Amino acid sequence: MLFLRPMAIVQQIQADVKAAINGLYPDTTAAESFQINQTKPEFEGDYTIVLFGLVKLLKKSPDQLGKEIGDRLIEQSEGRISAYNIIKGFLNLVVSDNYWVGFLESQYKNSSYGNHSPNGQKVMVEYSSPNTNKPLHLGHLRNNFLGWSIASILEASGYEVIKSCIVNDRGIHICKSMIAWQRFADGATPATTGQKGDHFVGEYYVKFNDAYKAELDQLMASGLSKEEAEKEAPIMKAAQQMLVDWEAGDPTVISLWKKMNSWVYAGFDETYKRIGSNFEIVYYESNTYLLGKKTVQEGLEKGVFTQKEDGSVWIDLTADGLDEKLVQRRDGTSVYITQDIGLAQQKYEEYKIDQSIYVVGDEQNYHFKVLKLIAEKLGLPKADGIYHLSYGMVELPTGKMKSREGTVVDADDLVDEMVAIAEQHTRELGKVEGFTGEELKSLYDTIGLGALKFYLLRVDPKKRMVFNPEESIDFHGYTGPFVQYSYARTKSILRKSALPEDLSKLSLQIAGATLLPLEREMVVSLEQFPTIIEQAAKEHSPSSVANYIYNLAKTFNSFLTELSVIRAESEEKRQLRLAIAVMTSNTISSGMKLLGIRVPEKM
RNA sequence: GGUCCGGUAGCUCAGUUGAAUAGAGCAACUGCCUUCUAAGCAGUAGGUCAUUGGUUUGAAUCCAAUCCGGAUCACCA
Repeated sequence: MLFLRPMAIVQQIQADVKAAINGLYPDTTAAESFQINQTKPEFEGDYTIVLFGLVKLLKKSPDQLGKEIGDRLIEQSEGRISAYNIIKGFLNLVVSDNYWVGFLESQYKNSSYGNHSPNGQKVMVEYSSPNTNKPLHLGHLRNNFLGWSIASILEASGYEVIKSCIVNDRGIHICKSMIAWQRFADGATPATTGQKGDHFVGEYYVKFNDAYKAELDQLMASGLSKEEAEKEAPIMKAAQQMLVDWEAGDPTVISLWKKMNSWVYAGFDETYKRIGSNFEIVYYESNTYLLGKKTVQEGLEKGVFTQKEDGSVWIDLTADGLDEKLVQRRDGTSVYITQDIGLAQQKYEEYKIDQSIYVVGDEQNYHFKVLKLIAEKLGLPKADGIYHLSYGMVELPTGKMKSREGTVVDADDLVDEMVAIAEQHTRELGKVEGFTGEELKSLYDTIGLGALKFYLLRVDPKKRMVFNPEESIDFHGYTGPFVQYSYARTKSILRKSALPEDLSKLSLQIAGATLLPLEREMVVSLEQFPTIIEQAAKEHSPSSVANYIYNLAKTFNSFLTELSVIRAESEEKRQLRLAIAVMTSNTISSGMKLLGIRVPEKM
């Protein structure tokens, strides 16, 4: 079935008003200087033209100008505008019932409503980026949810999306876990201890730090300074030696490294599966850490980089307000930024992507600014398509999470806790009847994870946020479960009205209907969904989707309280409201999907 | 110190391409379940939009300065 999506009504009105002004005042640029807003609820109308800019330019009174434009719109908008009123320089336009009903009729069966047609652009979203020395924590959850959501939003707005992940699987931190395991594990494995692999390996990372601290204390007690002790501590030396051996390809070290990483990956897989993250391509730093060296040579030849006497290679970014940045060490090895440039090139070569989005915390703002600048200066293809989706740290009421102080909120634990709270609430409300045990388990997962995802996504990414495990996660008000509940209510109505499950089999008669205020509010809101998706994609902002879906759900709840659907006052109203319920159901489900949140049939 | 980000109700946050009386949720208080799920709805109360100055017919929004908080400026990643 083909659903031609009409132009968004805001844009349509904008074009109509422009045409009206150009018709009235052909020799001016006035048609460019007005604003259009959604009309405030206390006034009559759907959209409002702010006249002040025009008033100034055309030297007319707002009332006179408003009347001229309003009359012309009614005449020439092909029936879209049915009435208007002017209050203090605001021209409030009433969009006709006919338009709204026509819109509803054309879209209520459209299961992919809101999705834009392919735009031919390819974008890669890199997110998650775990280290293999410890399990995922709350901060990773914000990252994963953001990455998944922005990928879905871009997909819905017409991009071809490739999700990727770079795993930091090498380096001194992994060696620390390895050394600790060699010394303290006595052959234990996740299988023998019954632990999840990432947690198991993380424990040895902690054990390393404990042992290191003990050595430091001892060395300092014997008279060494803190700096000397840090240099001399045998366990740290062992870890550093192990890193050297790893780079040299020492078979025992490599084999231990592979073994421990495989435990971690098994653990990660479980977590990813649970929280709903996945990737089309996974990059490993052990494969990419040597990338970029060739680029350094090319950059030197192009004169983008300069080499100092000691052999180190730099780029001078002071003209761009930044500093000088090292891109290759004296000893010829590459640094972090160099690998990233190399990987950026590789991504482009492999996938011919137009945009490359990095979901990474805001502590790396500077790094990505530099990365993009270097890519631009090197003239790499699509360098301007590099975008750092930066997000703020998640803090606890007690302050920052610190692994050393054991105040890190573990991702698996948190998800378990959320699901347990969902179960507890559901039981307290007595809403467990009519479900099988399996269904209940899945319902608790849906609600618990929904609450968590919604909570982390509803906030503007770039803001730091406080996570209060006791109070912050609520199941009422502006939350995931509220939206899920609203969805369940739409489904309940659709079940009881005995409509066919298959949307294409629906044939509701709604043409010519008139709209009550809440019916109108619903349709107005539904009509905005495609625009919201477009805007969320442009601004890389899942929070605007969360905000929109919440408001839609909220309006629907008011609608249900005020108006009966199944027992409507007339058959005409019943059909109209069913169409609204069908489309709302659809839109909530699609919107939540963009946030990576499932919706329940019943709750 | 340089650069960047943030500061809106008791708390958590929307609103920041300038526009009508600054909006939600939580917490507090009032009502509403013989009526499609009360995880809901309706309402009350709660604000010097960090401060000061400027631009403008109009500023939470733009500009400048100041204060507070954070990040960053490694031959770490």
